[in-house]
Amino acid sequence: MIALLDGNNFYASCERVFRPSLNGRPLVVLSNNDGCAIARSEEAKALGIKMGAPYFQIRHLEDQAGLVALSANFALYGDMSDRMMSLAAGLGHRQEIYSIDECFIDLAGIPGDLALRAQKIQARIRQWIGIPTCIGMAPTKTLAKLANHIAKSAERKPGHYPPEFAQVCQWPSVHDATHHHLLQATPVGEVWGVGPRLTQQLHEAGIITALDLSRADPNTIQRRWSIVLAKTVRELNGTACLSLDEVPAEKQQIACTRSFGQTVTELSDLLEAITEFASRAAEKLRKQGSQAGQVMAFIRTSPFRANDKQHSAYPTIPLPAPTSDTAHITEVACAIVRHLYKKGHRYAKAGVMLMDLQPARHEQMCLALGENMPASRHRLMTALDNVNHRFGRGTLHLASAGTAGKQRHWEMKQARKTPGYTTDWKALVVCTSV
DNA sequence: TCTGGGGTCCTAGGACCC
DNA sequence: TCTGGGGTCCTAGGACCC
Repeated sequence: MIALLDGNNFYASCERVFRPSLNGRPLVVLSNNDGCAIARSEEAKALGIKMGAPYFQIRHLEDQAGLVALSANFALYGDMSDRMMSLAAGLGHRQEIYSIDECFIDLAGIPGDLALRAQKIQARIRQWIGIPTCIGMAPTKTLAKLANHIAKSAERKPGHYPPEFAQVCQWPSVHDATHHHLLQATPVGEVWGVGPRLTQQLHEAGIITALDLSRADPNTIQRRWSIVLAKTVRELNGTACLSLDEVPAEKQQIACTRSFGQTVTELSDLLEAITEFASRAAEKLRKQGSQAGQVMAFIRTSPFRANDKQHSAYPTIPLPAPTSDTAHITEVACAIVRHLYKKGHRYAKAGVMLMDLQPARHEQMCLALGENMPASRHRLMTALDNVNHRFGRGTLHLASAGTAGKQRHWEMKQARKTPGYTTDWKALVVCTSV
């Protein structure tokens, strides 16, 4: 048996923990640059705000319906996630942290009433962290996802699913008539791994509900679509094809890309931004203990500005030898951008991606023709990371990322960011009345 | 005026090898 | 007239996830 636990409307719920006045009000959390809604409270969903809705299209609801829109505070959400995950781990023996707000937990060998146990963990997370959660439990990951979906939907839309499945849904056994009913009541597009394109194709093939998909022949599905979808079919029938991964796999690529707060036309601004992105990417790379064999950098105009001249390109440059040296990676990324830059374009976004990642070897045997990263550079990078970890990101940086006092035209907008209540000493909540 | 940022896996087809 | 068979590796593109 596998459980899937996730935080309801996670980012919105995190904000509400520290501002209870937001309870009961329509609330959205915006993406970087305050661009679009990436989390919505139930009240915001009820207003018809879709996932990814551009802020400028929903802004009028602030006056009309009391909508509150906040800038994303990812440091806060990450910290709240850590706290939630450590409590969730108490549900079973092994935990896979699947995303910032979701984890799978292996319940094999756990005795007693699992639904009761899940309710206790849920109550503890609610009381200690302040986050409401839903838990689905089933024999496979795909069914656990589905059970979780039902736990959420049964709470939100009573009548569609049996009310006893609200918040905690333990998947009924295959022999139970409810099993059949739940699959039939679920549109195929709600199944994990079935996106908009597959939904359309499956509809054309007469597969409308999760029940239809579960009854399809996996071999036929594999021939017509893919092995991925065939596994989904088997998982819907209780045959586990996806394992629980306790240790997250090493990343195969590491990226840092951003839209600008306002469009940028000058090369100097682009180079500043690219320096910053390359430095961040290199920092993530070292944190994973890897080196990159290739660097990709890009700049692009906004496809939404129909009247602007459009330009974008994404070239990749192989490095003579793998490295995790910020200066080296930045140099390559800047060279790419100098080459790409065309005067007279309004650039809206840029980024750096590191690829062909491999484990860093500090004592590298020097047979390669290219120059390896010498030990002194490793020490320099370690010192850089230590200083920035202790005194805050950007304390030590390359001069080409811009100097103090110089205005960064490209910096992203975050007009409505809440304090780092749990991540910044100066922002700790202070109790003023005893 | 204003539209995010990160990832993964699979497949088909071409280049190349013996 | 008639021109093999079996591999591997790489890349681009498409689909999915949160």
